[in-house]
This record gives sequence, structure tokens and C-alpha cells, in this order.
Amino acid sequence: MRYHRIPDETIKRLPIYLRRVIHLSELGVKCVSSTELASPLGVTPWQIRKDLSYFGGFGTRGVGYNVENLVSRIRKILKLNVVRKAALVGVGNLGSAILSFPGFRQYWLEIAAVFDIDKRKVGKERNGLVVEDITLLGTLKERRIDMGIIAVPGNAAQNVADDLIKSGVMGILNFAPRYIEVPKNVKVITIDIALYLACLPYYVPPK
Amino acid sequence: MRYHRIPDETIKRLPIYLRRVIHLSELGVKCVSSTELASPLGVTPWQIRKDLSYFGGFGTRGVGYNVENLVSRIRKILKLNVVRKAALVGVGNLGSAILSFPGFRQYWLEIAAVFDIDKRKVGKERNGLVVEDITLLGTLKERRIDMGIIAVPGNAAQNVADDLIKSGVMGILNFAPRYIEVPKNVKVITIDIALYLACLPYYVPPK
DNA sequence: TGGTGTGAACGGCTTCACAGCT
DNA sequence: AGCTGTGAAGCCGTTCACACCA
Repeated sequence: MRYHRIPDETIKRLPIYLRRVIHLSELGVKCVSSTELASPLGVTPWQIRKDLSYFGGFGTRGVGYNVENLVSRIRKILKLNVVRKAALVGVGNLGSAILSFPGFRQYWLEIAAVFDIDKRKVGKERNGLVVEDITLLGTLKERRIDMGIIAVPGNAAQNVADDLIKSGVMGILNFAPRYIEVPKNVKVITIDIALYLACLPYYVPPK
Repeated sequence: MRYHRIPDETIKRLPIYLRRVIHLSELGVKCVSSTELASPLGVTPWQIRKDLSYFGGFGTRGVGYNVENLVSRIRKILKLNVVRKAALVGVGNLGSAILSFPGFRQYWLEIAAVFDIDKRKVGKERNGLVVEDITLLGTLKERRIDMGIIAVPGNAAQNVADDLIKSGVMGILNFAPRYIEVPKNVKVITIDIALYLACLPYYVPPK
């Protein structure tokens, strides 16, 4: 199993497991079985075992998984074992919300710079960071920031993405409601919020 | 093909197509081929044709799809052909951002009520809506609001979901970083933002 | 006995090739 | 000739059953 291609779906689930084992670790739990791990997450035990087995199983048969070990192994797999820095572009309503988001810290993710095109916002402080002019995106490389978060209007998204990539960014989290074209060595994950809400009525027939 | 089970993935893509054809319709475009429709969306033409064929093809061979027809057919499939109302629970940073989100309107989605537990926010106006006390969730049924958006801290999410369901809500968009347990006739879509950013480093090896 | 690790079966979605209509 | 509609093939991911080990 060790030399298999790893499903993207597995990668998506790893942060869920990681969050849970970090929590268990903080509670002082030493050992956990796949069943105990799975049930509060809405995942099946065999799914977890399969996911972990792609990276070479690291549980103990008859016992379960060592919690501390799981934390560090999953961190390493996801490359979250060092602080990872991202730049946020766009400090509108959504950008501000993301900036004040507490959920990144546990993953050692840090928003290390904020940019906006609006001169009235530039220079102002937000969550301990000074908003920079968007023309300064080129400084990201020397600051070793290699991920970008796009929270600008749809029509600006592709330009921002291009600029981010020019500055050495290799991974983009895109909240703009657009498909973004990038070289294939760059990874884009798009979260198009309206799309999710628009699916819901299909499953909820109106009365 | 008409009596097939429809893939969830197809449903997820329909709002993307819908947004595009609404836009084309506004531009006055009358007819579009699957190739023209696909390319700006990062989707393949045969994917679009397959998706649409699940509902009984409604294009014209040798020509393409009538734009107006596509708009109304997709609206009908997604049950977005009447205004659909949702209640937002939690007016923190993220809740406020969602409330001021312009992207829902084109789908005829309306946030028709806002709730919070914080007495200091209750009674204040936000985006044309007065924030209501969360104990008033029970009034949703008589107001014919059948979808809920959860933007509260993780530890409150399950309770809010339970209350929403008690009030007749059948579909939930959940932004809280939790798995939410619901009866199986209720649909939950969870958008756990931190999870997406946490995946990114895997694809972006640190230098 | 109890819980992990994994090949194999299964199912669902995507891709393809081409038939069918205009 | 051109573009849609669709069975079939192929691929990917999940589920299962059971071998394996503490």
C-alpha cells in the first residue's frame, strides 16, 4: 500500500483528524482507536484506517493509535510541522472575517501580511497587521510567504492570482466566485460560498 | 438516462452553470454551445453535456443550448425558481460578511432573518434586518423560512442546528468547525474554512 | 480478544467515442 | 458539417472481510 497514489479526498480529511487528535492530546488522552476517533467526526473507522494506511500504518494492532504520534505524523504529512505563512488580499467584509479567524492557529497557519487596493484602508491596522498597498505584493518572495488568500471581487481575482504567482506564491485559497487559471505547479482551492447555499434548495423542496 | 440517480457532484456544478448562463442572458446572448459554456468555468464540454443529460437533454443538436431555456431549466432543477429564504444565526465577523454578501441575489436566495445570542447585538440593524434574540428561532416555521446558516462558535453549533430543525428547517449551511448530527431527512452542508487552508501546504512544499 | 492493516470487491463519477439530430 | 445525447469503458475512492499482531 505504501507506494499508492494518495486520494485528494484523503488529504481533505487529514486536517479533520489532526484537529481532533490535537484536542485529545490537550485533554491528556494517550491512545485512541479508529472507532473513537471516527464517531464525533461523522467518518467511518475503516475510512480512517485506510486513510492513515496510505502513509504506512502507524497504529498498534489490538490497541489503537498513540495520540502524540498521530499529531506529529499528520502534521508532517500535511507539511504543517512548521509555521506556514499566507498573505491575505482584500480586506472587505469577508477578508476581515478571515483575518480574525481563530481556527488557523492550531494548524500553525499564520496570516503574515494583508493587502488591499483601497487607499483608505492602506496603512490602517487590522488584527495586528498593517494593511499594505496591493502594489507591494512583489515583496512576498523575500518575506518567504508562499500562500495567498484571495478575498477580492470576482473581476479582480485573476489579476490578483497572477500577481501572487509572480511573487512566488504556489498555493492559493480563493474566495472569489471565479474559476482561476494558473500554471499546473500552482494549487488553487476555491471556496465559492454562494454555490453551496445554492445547492441547498435542491435537497429542501419548498412547501 | 432519464431515470438515473443524479450524482451529488452534478448538483454542485449546476449553480456554476446557472451563474454563467444568467450572465450570458444579461449580455443578450441567445445560444451557447457546451464548449463555450465550459471553457471559462474550468469544466470540460462533455462534463456539462452529461450533467444536463441527467435531466433530459435540452439542447439542440448541431446548434447548442438556448440560454433563456437553460436559465429556467436549471433554476427549476435546483428549486431556485422561487425566492428561497434562509435564516442566519450568529452575527460575528463571519456572519456579518455573509449577510452583506452580494452573491446570493442572482440565485433568488434571501437571508430573511438574523439571530444572535448576544443581547448587545439583538435589536441592532444589520443590512436592513433587525437582529433577533436566538430564543425566537421558533418563529421560523410560521415565517416559512426553511433553511438555516450557522455562523456561531463550534461548541454552540449542534444546539443551534437542533433548534433550527425543531423550527422546521430542512437544510443547513454550517460554517462552524464541527460535524453536525441531524435526522436523515435534513441536509447539512458544512464549509469548514480552516480545513481548506490546512490542505494547501501539502501541495506547497516549504522551501 | 481486540483493533489495525490491506487486498479485493463494489459503486459512483468522469471520460470517451460515436450515434443521432438539425 | 456541427453539436448534442448517451452507452460503455476506465478511473478513483469507499466499503468490506479478514489476515495479522499485541
